[in-house]
Amino acid sequence: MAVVTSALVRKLARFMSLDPLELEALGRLERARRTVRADTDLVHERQTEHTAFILEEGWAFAYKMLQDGSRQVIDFALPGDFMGLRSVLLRTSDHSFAAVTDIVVAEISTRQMIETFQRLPRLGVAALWAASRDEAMVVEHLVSVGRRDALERTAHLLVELGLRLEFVGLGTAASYPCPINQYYLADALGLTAIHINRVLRKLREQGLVTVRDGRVEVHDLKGLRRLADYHGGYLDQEDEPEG
Amino acid sequence: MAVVTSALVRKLARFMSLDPLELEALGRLERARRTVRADTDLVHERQTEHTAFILEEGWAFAYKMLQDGSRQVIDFALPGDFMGLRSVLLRTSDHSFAAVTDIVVAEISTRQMIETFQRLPRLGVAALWAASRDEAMVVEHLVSVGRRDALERTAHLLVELGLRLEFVGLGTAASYPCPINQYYLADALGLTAIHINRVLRKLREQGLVTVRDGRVEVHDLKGLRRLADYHGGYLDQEDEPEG
DNA sequence: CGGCAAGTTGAACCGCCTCAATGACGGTGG
DNA sequence: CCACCGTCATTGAGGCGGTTCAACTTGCCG
Repeated sequence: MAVVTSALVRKLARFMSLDPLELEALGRLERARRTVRADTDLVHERQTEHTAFILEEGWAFAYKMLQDGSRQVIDFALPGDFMGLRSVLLRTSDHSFAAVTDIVVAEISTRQMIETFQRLPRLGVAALWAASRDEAMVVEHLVSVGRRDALERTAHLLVELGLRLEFVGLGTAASYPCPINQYYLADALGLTAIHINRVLRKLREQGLVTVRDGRVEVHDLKGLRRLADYHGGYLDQEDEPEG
Repeated sequence: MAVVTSALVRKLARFMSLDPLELEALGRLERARRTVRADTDLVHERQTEHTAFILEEGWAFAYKMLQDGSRQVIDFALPGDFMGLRSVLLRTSDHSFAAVTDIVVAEISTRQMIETFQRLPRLGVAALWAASRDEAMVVEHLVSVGRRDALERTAHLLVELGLRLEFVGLGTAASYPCPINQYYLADALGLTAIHINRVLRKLREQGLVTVRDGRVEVHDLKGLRRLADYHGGYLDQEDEPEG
């Protein structure tokens, strides 16, 4: 059997070492793959049946729509991320999930998850770790939207995405693919796409970062982190020097 | 032994029935009580030792400070709420906890928690339920700050607090004690205290709600919920009629 | 070539912030 | 008993960050 490590395995391996049994169980969780087209929903808000997903390939996002048609993006999911773990226990999912790009997900039933984590408790702990890391990101996101200005919060998101992608081996903090357009950025950061455009221009003019053609190129990581007041501790990974 | 049900027991009892063994275990978790004075920290950001707390009496809050001295309140904790569950698994706590009023907390060690939840898995599930409910509240908070205007997000918070207090028997959705001053409200909602003042005046003038002398009196719950676009599904309780 | 999605730019507006004062209240000490 | 605090609430005036509305551009795809 070929050694294909999924993004999830790469991520969890950074948290703890995985023995063959655990690797095999993860492989089984990730077996039931399914493709979802860009721009389509995986789970819709207030849906009652609860399955969770592991994102295998592509980018997705969690969001919530409001009365007036405006949208708040809660978080972006990258390969290796769980989606919908949070709402497995709640009776109704509190928000929706959709694909940014075409994506591949592994669907896991609640029953299957419980069975696996009961048999291999260390995997359960790892999943909890991943979940609390995700929640810490949402908290940081709230801090950004509540108390950082447009420039700072945009910088913050761009730094965070780079670190997360580096974590699963899909880019580096200084340069990574990013299929997120200015509308997504706006809805994530509580701004308008028009203003995001001006913000990105300013970040470019200040020699900090360029966002173009589906790529983010960071020219001055230190400067970008300083602007964002970025402290990556909540990602629970070895911090870069000059954190 | 007298039948004193803690707020935590009252809350969990709404989620699932608790047998005597479970009640006894909860009682033991809540035994090690400690008083903390208003305005003092329980856990400080980047602290590495991890204990969690159950809030027994009083109000507390989770927050994060920024470089420039501004503060973002992540959430308010009410009696019966866990505090710090989220960061037990992360290597460093990502934010601080402090008391709003004088509070009584029960301190629980990670070891004690693991032991209890292993012995009584249903309690573990209940704790997970509480944790995902808390996270859903943070998500809703993010939506408020990102996409609702000052009036809407203030209304949203006031409605939510009422329902949560009612949930643990400490008030009703229409009238409840609330020791939160305008500075706390401002830091929670991503606004300034000055603007909160004007917002509260407007809410009062519109006959929706009065916030005064440590109490919230809702005059028009329906109207307040409509303004806030409030859908309480994420609290996972029977929704009021006319949700 | 036409059409649509995404990006870019300008100008005017407005929600909320900043700065500055003033009022209401309870606590404390002289 | 009152003068003096400190904390919180309240109000006004002016300014700024981000929105809104309205083009126009660019690139891709059929």
